Order: sequence, then structure tokens, then C-alpha cells
Amino acid sequence: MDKKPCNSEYAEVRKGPWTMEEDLILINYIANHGEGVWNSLAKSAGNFSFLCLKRTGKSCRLRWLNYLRPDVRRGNITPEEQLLIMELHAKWGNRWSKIAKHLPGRTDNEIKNYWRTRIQKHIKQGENMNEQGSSEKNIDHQEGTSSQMSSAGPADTIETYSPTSYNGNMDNFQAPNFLPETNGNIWSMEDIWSMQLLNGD
DNA sequence: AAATCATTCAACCGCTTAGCT
DNA sequence: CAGCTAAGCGGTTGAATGATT
Repeated sequence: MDKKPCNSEYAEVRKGPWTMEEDLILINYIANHGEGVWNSLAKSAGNFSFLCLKRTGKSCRLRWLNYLRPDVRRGNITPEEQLLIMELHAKWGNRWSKIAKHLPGRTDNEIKNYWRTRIQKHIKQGENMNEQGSSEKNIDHQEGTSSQMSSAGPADTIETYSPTSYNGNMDNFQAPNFLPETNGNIWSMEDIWSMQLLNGD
């Protein structure tokens, strides 16, 4: 693939999974310029790097908030967090970002996914049980009543990305001047941040 | 061992809201 | 105040992976 200049005429928008190169560009840009103004980021991040970042501001923001941000915790929703999610959801409904604010390190997207794939599933199962078991009363299932969810425990033991390995200082972060061989898009946050640590230490 | 099904989660899309001129 | 633009939010989709047959 030949690299084209970042002129707007070539600026077709890229979609799909992010590559390591794109992540590095984004991380480096934010390290130097801070978060926010995502649209201008998307435009200028392509220019300041030798690689073009053909992503929308929207896409950049999402990638940063949900994945690249150093304080993002991944996997292992604890029982306490689960309980809190259920309580807050009962209180506020699908206000995921609001709920996420009360779970440090968790993103709205992650909570939303967790709710849909784990909790909601159990609620539906519970509803089915009730429909089958008894047709007496149509109980109004307030989504997230903890009594139903007690069995939805944290069966998942996903490897966690530990934010503690991050020293919190991105000020002088520069993308490494080498780019490791990427096998498609398969690489991890550990790779990125370890590269940063190697570079920044 | 291969095929199929189920689950998870990253990313996109469209709508709403907030801020600026 | 109205219109425009960018950011934020929630819903949905699709690819990847794991589990089961």
C-alpha cells in the first residue's frame, strides 16, 4: 500500500477496528494537545504524523474514552460494581454515562454492554421463569432489582488491564520511532502502554 | 476435528444537547 | 433569538472468540 499525502482530497474516512499505528497517533496527539476538540484533532493528527489518521472526531473520541484512556479499567466487573450498576440503573434507567460517572474507570459503553449481555439476560430469564412458573401476577420487573440478579455473579475472569501500571504522566510521550509488526489488528493495550513506558521512562 | 451456535465487546450511526456567532 | 457546528449519548451492529455438538 502506498502512503498518500494527507490532503483533504485523499481524506476518505476510515472505519472499522483501530490499528496500533492509529492508536499511537491518537495517544501521541492527546498527550501533546490534551483531550477535546475532537474534530480538529481528527484533522490535524493526520498532518502531524507521518501516518494519516483518517478517522472522524467522533471515532477518535470514542476510541480514546473507551479504550486508550490510561485510567480505563477493563474486565472483571466486581459484585460491588454490579450492584451499583443495578441500583443506579433502577434509579436513572439507561443513562449510561451518568451511571459510568459513579464507577471510576468504567466507561458508559462498557456498562451498557455489561448490562445488555449479562444483567438484562438474567432479567429476561427471570421473566420467563415467572411466566412459565406462575401466571398469577404480572409483576412489574423494575429493571435491576438486585434480588433477581444475585445469581448473575462475576463468573467472568477476564484478564484485567491494570491502570496502576500507568504512571499518569503523558506529558512527554512520544510515539516510538519503530512500529512493531502488527498482525492485523491484534494487539493489546499492554503493548501500547508498555511501549509508552519504555519510551517515557 | 469440523461445524454450528452463543456470547462478548469494539465500533458505528443517528439523535440530542450545548456552545458559539 | 435563530441557525449552525461540534460534542456527547444511547441504541445497534458485526466481527472475533469460546463453547457445544
